[in-house]
Amino acid sequence: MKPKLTLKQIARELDVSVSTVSKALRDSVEISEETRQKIKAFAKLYNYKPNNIALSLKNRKTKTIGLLLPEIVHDFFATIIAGIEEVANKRGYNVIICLSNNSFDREVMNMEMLASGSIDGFILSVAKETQQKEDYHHLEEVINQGMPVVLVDRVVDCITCDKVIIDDMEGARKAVQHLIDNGCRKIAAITTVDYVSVGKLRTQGYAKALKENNRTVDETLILKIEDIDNSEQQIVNFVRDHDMDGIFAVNEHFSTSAIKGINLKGLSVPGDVSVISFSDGELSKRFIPSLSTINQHGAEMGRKAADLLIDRLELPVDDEKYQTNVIGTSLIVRESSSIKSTAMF
Amino acid sequence: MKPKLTLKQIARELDVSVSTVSKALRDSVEISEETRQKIKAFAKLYNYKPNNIALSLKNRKTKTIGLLLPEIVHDFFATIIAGIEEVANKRGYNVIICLSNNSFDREVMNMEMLASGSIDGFILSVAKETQQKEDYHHLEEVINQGMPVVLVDRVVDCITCDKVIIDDMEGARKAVQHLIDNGCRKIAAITTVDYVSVGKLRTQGYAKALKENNRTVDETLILKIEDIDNSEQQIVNFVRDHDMDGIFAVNEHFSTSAIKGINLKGLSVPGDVSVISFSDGELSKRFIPSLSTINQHGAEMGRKAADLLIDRLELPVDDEKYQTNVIGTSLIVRESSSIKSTAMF
DNA sequence: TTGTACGCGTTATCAC
DNA sequence: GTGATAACGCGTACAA
Repeated sequence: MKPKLTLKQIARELDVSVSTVSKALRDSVEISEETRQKIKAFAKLYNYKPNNIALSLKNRKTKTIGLLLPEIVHDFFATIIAGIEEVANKRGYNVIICLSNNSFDREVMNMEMLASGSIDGFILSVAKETQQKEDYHHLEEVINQGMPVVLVDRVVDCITCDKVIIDDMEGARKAVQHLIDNGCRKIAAITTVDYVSVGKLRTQGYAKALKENNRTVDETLILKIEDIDNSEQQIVNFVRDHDMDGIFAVNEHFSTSAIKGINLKGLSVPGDVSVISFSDGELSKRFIPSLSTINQHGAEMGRKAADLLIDRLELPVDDEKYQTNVIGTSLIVRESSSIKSTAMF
Repeated sequence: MKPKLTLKQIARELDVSVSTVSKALRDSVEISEETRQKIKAFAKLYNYKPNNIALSLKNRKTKTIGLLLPEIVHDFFATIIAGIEEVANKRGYNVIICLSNNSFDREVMNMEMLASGSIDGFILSVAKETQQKEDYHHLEEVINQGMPVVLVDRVVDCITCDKVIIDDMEGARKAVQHLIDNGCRKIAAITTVDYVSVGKLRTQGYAKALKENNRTVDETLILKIEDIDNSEQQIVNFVRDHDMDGIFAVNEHFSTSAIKGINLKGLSVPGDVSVISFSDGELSKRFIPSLSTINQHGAEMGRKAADLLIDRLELPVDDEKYQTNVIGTSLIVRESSSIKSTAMF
């Protein structure tokens, strides 16, 4: 076990000064060809690697991005991470991940921890509880400190910084329009409570599509879920108690619960009821029937967020203009919403 | 924008020396009550936080764990991360996550990067390509350097370090025994190529269960998948071309593809064919029919791995005894393998 | 061509 | 009770 080589040790070993070693390794012309070769050979032989921490301290840059997410066992967030990691790695950055578990306190704690020098900038998606409390002082603090922040997906309007979002309203509209095009007449929405920003927007998109087609919005056909853990029974009951031929759900989980409810009711998908949802994860592809979805392009969101952040970190302080990047969604039609009208002919 | 307070600035501001400030903030008795209060008040007011990087350099400890995984868009790994993060956070550690994407080169690169001072220890699950090449010099190097490593799930026998695994063979045996108990007579296995350590072990467990019940192992009923991306068609064909009444799959994805194949064949699950698989993820719970599985307890594996690593980091170098922790699996019976014999009565 | 001195932010040690 | 100094590992401006 060799405890890690430093410049000082190389210097001592080769009987030169530390700075000579440093310069030689960085190919400085100040150093004679001979000593340079000797030092480089030695360094290579013993596999010298400069200490990142020392470099961070010296350069006042950690080359590390802090990522703070509400959860991770969720294809969408996992995809975002993969996207961020891809770009970060390519551009020479590491990624520290922290999970808030949707808790406000943990979000604040983690931010403080990371903000104390561990990272150069933040990418974060705010916790549900934070959105509910509407308390964003920890974000403001970090930003005031001069640390760049990029908000992803679950953003906060009143915070001024770069953002990467998808057009939730438009995505939802598109989904519901698809159901309408397929001949659905009574379309239900299974969504989240309004304080979840993306949930609210998707509910609005649902209403928008109906209005654009001169349909009335029937509030009894909108189910707003508070807690995903106990959502299944609620959804099954909701489906059982209401008449509908189309369902728009804000995520895959709600969709599958809805399909379960429909089956229990003795109806079938897509024969009797068409279903479409947000979040194109593994579940959608594998489910039988496979689920039609609105793809959120998580990887692209992640890549964009990382690029935005690193640009701001590395590019000269060109301007204070903050970007809000809207990543497009795409409609993916699968079995759960195949066209009704074809059955009629 | 206030650019981050340091001891030096506080010292200058309050007209005392840096060391006085440092001591005061750490409640040293050497400092008079008066100055101590004054300094602490000032620090609090301007929200002073010691710089982590400087502390890391001084203490030669980063309080950070490096986590290197083959992939992340996968419930099992996501669960492991959640478990690690939980413990790390509780014990005051951060987690840097890197993804190898199952590539040997990226694994080596990432390890070198992190090993250069960024972290105190590693938790890793080796890439598929690495297992194929059987080249583990990067692991040995890091370990020789004196950095603790904990291998998780996809471990390497010939490397000496702490490990957290599940008893893949026993889990598989249990799964197949369950099918046998349910009255299955022709049980197929859908698994991975043998160089994937866990795949091989599960295949062995499958064979073991059959032998224990005096069944012969029919090699034609074993499908070994190389590449998961193109697995669906292979599996569907396999199911179509062979007669079977039970299927053991090494992961959820293979299971769902198998069920698709069975349906296409005009048969039903579990009526005609029972199905069980490894990995109790979201897919298993939501699928219709819900999938019977062998739960791998990813969160527990993560927690255990983190505890092992941090113990080794913090506890006195008690011994060089390395632990291999075996996390138990549990059989979760759901719809896809409900008992056949009941249907007979 | 090489070496010395300094600073990044912190703490421990020792002198005052 | 307070402050100066050294050290963690590195890079660089400046001196030799």
